[in-house]
Amino acid sequence: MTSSNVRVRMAPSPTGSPHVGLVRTALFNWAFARHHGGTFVFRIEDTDKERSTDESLASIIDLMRWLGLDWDEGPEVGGPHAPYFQSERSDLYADALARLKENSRTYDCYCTNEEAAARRKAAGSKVQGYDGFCRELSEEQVAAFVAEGRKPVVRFRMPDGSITWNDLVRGEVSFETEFVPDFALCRANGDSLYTLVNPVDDALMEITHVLRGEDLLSSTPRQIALYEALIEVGIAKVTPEFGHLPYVMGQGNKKLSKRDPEAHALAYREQGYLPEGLLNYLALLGWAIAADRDIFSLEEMVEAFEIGDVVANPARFDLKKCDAINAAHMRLLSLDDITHRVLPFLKKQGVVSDPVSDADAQLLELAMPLISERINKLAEAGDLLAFLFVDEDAFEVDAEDAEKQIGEAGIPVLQASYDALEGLPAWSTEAIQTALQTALVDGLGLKPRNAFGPVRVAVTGRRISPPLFESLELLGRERSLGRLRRALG
RNA sequence: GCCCCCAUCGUCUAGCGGCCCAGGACACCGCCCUUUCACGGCGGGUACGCCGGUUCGAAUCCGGUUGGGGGUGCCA
Repeated sequence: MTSSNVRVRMAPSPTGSPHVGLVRTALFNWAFARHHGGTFVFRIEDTDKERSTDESLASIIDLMRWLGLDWDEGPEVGGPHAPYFQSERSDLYADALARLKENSRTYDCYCTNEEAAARRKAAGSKVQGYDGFCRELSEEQVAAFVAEGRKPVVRFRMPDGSITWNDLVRGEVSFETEFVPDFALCRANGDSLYTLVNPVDDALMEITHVLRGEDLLSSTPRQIALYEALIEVGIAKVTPEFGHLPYVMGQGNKKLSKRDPEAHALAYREQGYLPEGLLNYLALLGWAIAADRDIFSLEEMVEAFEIGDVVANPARFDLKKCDAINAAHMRLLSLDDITHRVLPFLKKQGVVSDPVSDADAQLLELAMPLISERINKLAEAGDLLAFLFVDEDAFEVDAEDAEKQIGEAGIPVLQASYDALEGLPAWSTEAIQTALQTALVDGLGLKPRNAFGPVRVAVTGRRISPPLFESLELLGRERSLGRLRRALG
């Protein structure tokens, strides 16, 4: 599977519910790796012990499995660069830090943010952030700080000049290092920070291409500078290439945040989106497979995916289009497949027995053709099918629909229907249709719409249902007539 | 404030100098199909932010401007 030395990674922090932005980033990394026959590494960035949770970790793994984005190295599968949890790699970070220190690429800093900010202000500097005050401290100064009880953070010494790289999605990007202050690699308490750990892991894991969100764009010059130092001290071999993916925006003009309901990736599974539908939609946020084509499979995406084709401008998340793409994938499914996928939802909703009985399974197989093109998400099947599976004594007619569709005027219609169906020799869709047509349309002179509405509500309980005659056939004569009788009072 | 990124229909995008008085999809609006709801079919409106420049020719290249977004932590 891994026929090239392309190595990419996704490196989520297990803090909270996984975000669709994470899925999009994972997808592009995965597609890039698969397209190039490379390796997709999955690493967990759980350095923030306060916020990382096992629950979040489990949900991310679960999500990736559901999506079908498989990884070559990482949790559950291991790999040559294990462990893949940052919380288990502190020795590696300590070693990296020690080597950088030895090469004077870092220095101890005793300042508080307030002190640095005050100095910046006093100097009239337009630049924000740390001012490099502790870069060249004398022994006396250090002793004085220590005597005050201060504990230092370790900062990286940014080089002078400018840092430029050729971003895989944006082209040449350049920063003057005077605007990128010396940054902390390690807390005063000794904990390594993301700024150190992320590049060190990428280096150790020999990541060749870093594809990540645009929010990390401005931290790239720091990482490139760090990388150069890591190469010096023998930890990194090369600086990876970077590609910054555009934001996924929510309502208004802000990036999709955890507060937006559509941001939560797990919710899509619960609502019955297909993984291929969600992924297809997410792929469209910043990438197009062709000028006149929106629907494609993961395999087709892998085949066509080029990182250079990804656009740089942010994309607004449009749930309606996401639904439409999902619906298109639903229609691509075979009847067997969609039935198979709908079943867990029906069980969960209590529509069918769990484990499913033979009778329910048989009925479901007959009913699915009636609704397979009427649902856009798997979870919607239950609403349409419940009337077929419900026990007669639990069957309920929607009060509002009954009032609208039956009322006073509907009684004769139901009576006529009952009479027409009661003695029907054969209980088939065709016979039912003919009988009702004759009795209601021809007999009572009703428009089809008015004729069948009351029957639909009486028998299925709702104004919206699968096709009526087929529904009646599946329900059976006894239950159908029983429901008509009930509606007649 | 400073730094950086971005800029084509309402939305996602195609377009990488002439094929574009700009194509597709979603959404929207009509119509057809129709026993409800869908599916499907047909049709419609709507976009290159602005100003300069380069060029025989610009949505496409360059500069500026405006607008939007992000960053600016001992978070990731």
